[in-house]
Amino acid sequence: MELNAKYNPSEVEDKWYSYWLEHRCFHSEPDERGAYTIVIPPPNVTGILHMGHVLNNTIQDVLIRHARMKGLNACWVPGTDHASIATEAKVVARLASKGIRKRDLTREQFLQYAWEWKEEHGGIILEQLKKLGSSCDWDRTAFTMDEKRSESVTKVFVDLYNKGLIYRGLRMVNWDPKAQTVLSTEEVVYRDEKSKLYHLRYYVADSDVNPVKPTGEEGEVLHTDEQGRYYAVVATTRPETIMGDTAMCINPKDPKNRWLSGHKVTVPLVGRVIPVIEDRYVDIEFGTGCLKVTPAHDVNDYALGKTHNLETIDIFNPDGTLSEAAGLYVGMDRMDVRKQIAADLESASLLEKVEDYDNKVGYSERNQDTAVEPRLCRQWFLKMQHFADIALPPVLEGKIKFHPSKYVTTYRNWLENIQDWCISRQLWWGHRIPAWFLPVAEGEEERFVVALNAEEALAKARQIKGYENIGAEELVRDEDALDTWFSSWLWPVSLFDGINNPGNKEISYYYPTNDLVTGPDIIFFWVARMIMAGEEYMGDVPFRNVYFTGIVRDKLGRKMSKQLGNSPDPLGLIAKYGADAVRMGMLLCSSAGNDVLYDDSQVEQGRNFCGKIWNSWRLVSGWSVDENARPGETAVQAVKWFDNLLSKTIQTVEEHYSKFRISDALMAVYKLFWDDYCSWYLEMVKPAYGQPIDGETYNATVNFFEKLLKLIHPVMPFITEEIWQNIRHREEGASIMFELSPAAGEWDDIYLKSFDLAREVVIGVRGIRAQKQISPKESLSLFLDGELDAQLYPVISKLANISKVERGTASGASASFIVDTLKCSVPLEGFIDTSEEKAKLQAELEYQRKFLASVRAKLGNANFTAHAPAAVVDLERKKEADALARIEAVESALKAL
RNA sequence: GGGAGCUUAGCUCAGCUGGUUUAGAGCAUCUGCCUUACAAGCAGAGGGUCAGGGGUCCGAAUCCCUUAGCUCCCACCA
Repeated sequence: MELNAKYNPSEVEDKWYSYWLEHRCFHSEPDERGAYTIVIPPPNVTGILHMGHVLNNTIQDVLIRHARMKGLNACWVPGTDHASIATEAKVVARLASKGIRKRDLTREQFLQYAWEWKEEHGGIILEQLKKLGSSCDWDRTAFTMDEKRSESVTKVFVDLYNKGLIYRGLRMVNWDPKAQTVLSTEEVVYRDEKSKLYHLRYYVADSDVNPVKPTGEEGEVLHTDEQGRYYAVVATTRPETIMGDTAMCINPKDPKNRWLSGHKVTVPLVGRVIPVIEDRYVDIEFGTGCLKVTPAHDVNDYALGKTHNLETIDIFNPDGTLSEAAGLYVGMDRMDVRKQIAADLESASLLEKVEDYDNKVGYSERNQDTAVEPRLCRQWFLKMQHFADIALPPVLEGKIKFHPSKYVTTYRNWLENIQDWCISRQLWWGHRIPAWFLPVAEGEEERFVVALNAEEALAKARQIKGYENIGAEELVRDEDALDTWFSSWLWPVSLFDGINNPGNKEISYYYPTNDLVTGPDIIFFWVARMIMAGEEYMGDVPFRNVYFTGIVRDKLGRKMSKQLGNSPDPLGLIAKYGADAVRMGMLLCSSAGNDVLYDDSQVEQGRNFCGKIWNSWRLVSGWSVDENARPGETAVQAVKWFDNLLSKTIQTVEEHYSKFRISDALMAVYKLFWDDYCSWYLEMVKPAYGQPIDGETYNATVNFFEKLLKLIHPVMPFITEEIWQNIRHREEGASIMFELSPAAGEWDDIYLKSFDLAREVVIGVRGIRAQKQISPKESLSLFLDGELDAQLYPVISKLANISKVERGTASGASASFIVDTLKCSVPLEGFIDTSEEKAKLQAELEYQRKFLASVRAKLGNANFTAHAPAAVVDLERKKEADALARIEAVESALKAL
């Protein structure tokens, strides 16, 4: 069959992916084989493929395909995540562009829009994964909000509530004013920011009834204005919150501010008189040592407020504008108020100074342009101590292995300082919390029931004293949804319906899954919580290994981002270079846990490798075969050698896989194919131009090729399938992916070593040709003095174009070189510049003498010979002997000149 | 403030339990080649005081201490 001169990836890739789908090659059902399972980290349903996905999914596909070729029942389960905050934000934005406001819609109307959005965008990323060659079992495609997954979430919520692990609490939580929902502590990311520290005057308010009495002690700092009125100076980064101030706090041990003790001060502009309280919490060294206390809008201030019984004034609306309670700037955005109030304080002479200040500001992880606002809210929480207790041992004991292992420490630190998880979100897109509130009298504590559905809720409510006759319409279901991660943490269980249907055939077969491939950024959000849910609901770990990928950066080391425009479009790359090339390019520089500095040149390398594979097959497939011919001596050695080397390399590759060193495995195969098979083996067996090859060698060559394709297949599924199908006729539905990966046989290290020696000789002769500008077409003769398996002479002859290999040393003008202890010389009448050759040999002699000296120094050290193991000493002795032999060889070569 | 990690060739990284010559790979570079599979290729070559300093040891890129620089994570200092 005639092959195209150039490999055309897009045509080949589309063809085989359709074929694989058509024959349901990726589908898995429980059977008698061992299971190998990966659950995909579900990408956001509205997301599109970026380079991080490419890396992550390439690794998963390599692991899956590798396992499949080990004869395991490989099952890679795909799916998407509803990503409540991100998706709801997108839906809200789209509605806004149509002039529709969320608050004008009912929940049902909004959800209808959201589902429409999901239907439109939900499949995109999965289709993109197909372009990459991902061998997911698409029949199993799941969605965190599909029926089974939703039912699982509700069941788990009810169960955990019944176990007393879920509670409602009034807490200071992180509020996202843009999404208008609370966030968990993990969802807040802190960023360094250049901000200002405003120094504000808080005048002493009660000096007429309680005159200021300076203590006169050392370090006291008094502030008075032109009229002699006393004031305190408060340093704050958030002047817009002064309307919520209900106290000023000093440290009782602070000599600077002791004089303020027992006084009252006036909040600037606001005019409210607040007490000066004392608490050791205040850092004497920071700012002026005076802290404004705003219990409604700061976590620490809230704690102070509790201790000191302070009033709490919430001055913000949910959208971050100032509320009626603020009294001033009502309706303005908090950020605008900050600027305005600074100006107003300035003109009222209440602003002492403004300093530059670096601080950290919390932002929503999903919405990084709006600062998070601490806010006092009643929310649903999950008690985490229990989960930390069950999730820590499997990782510490190695039942789950992290790659790289450094993340075990990160994991442990988090679990050992675990905080309760705020699981409710003020969103509609998500799993609605299965709690129904009962009517209560004004001012009474809230009452609710938690149930699987409304009927059950009603039944439960009617069991409560005083509610025996309650009507269904009087129960009000909680409006809030659950945190997205409250569904993802069940993923490895819920995908096999293990929550709804415990002990079913699938969950028993596929769980625990084998490997998880994900980024370290979601170790808390997801990895840790899956371990918790797995232990809680299955009594076993959800996976055995976690492979943490790094972040894909550009070659300057910058994170890829839309703003920088440094992120290539993966589909564009696939179209340009082919999916195989992109996969290989991503893997080349990615060891577990290390960031990947992406550069197109890596993908080019992948593309070039495809070209190499393609062209080598063009060569082999183009040979005519003479079944009656006998293999030549070179071919016999070539086959023997490559057979040995293949076994050895397979062993190495498998070791790399077992340690998740995928880029090393790839590199080993890459070199085996390109350097050993193409550059050496094929050159050795290649028949003379126009001549046929003997049948035996041809078959061996094709068998090697086939084995190599199988080794490459996990990384480059398309081109390997294309050629494998091309090698001979395959049955419809057959695929290289179902072939068993070649197993390592025995190999003879001594033979491999002597072959390497022969290779070195060839390289030496080629080096002489390069130096002397002797064409490869011009044949030379070669003298060898030393140990070398004579069977390998023909190999040298063929590859170095040597007409005759003889024992001994060339007489007359010649160029020589030493390989190990083998002295090689090439007679070069007419080519040789004797003085140049002498200088070269002198340099070699010098080098060898220095080396000998260093070895002898070691051997002369009595401490060394006495303490070092015998094997090490023997090795040094051998080095000494070898060096002596080489020196002798160089000397005799010099003499010969 | 606490913790983890990194620093090896121009770039990206291996180097595992300290010992296989005087430290490897890929890419890039340089020199020759349009050799009839492949110039996206072939052949050959150059390139490193293993961040600096100290220590342990017969022996250190590897173990320990220390200095410097970088990265990441955690933590409520206004």
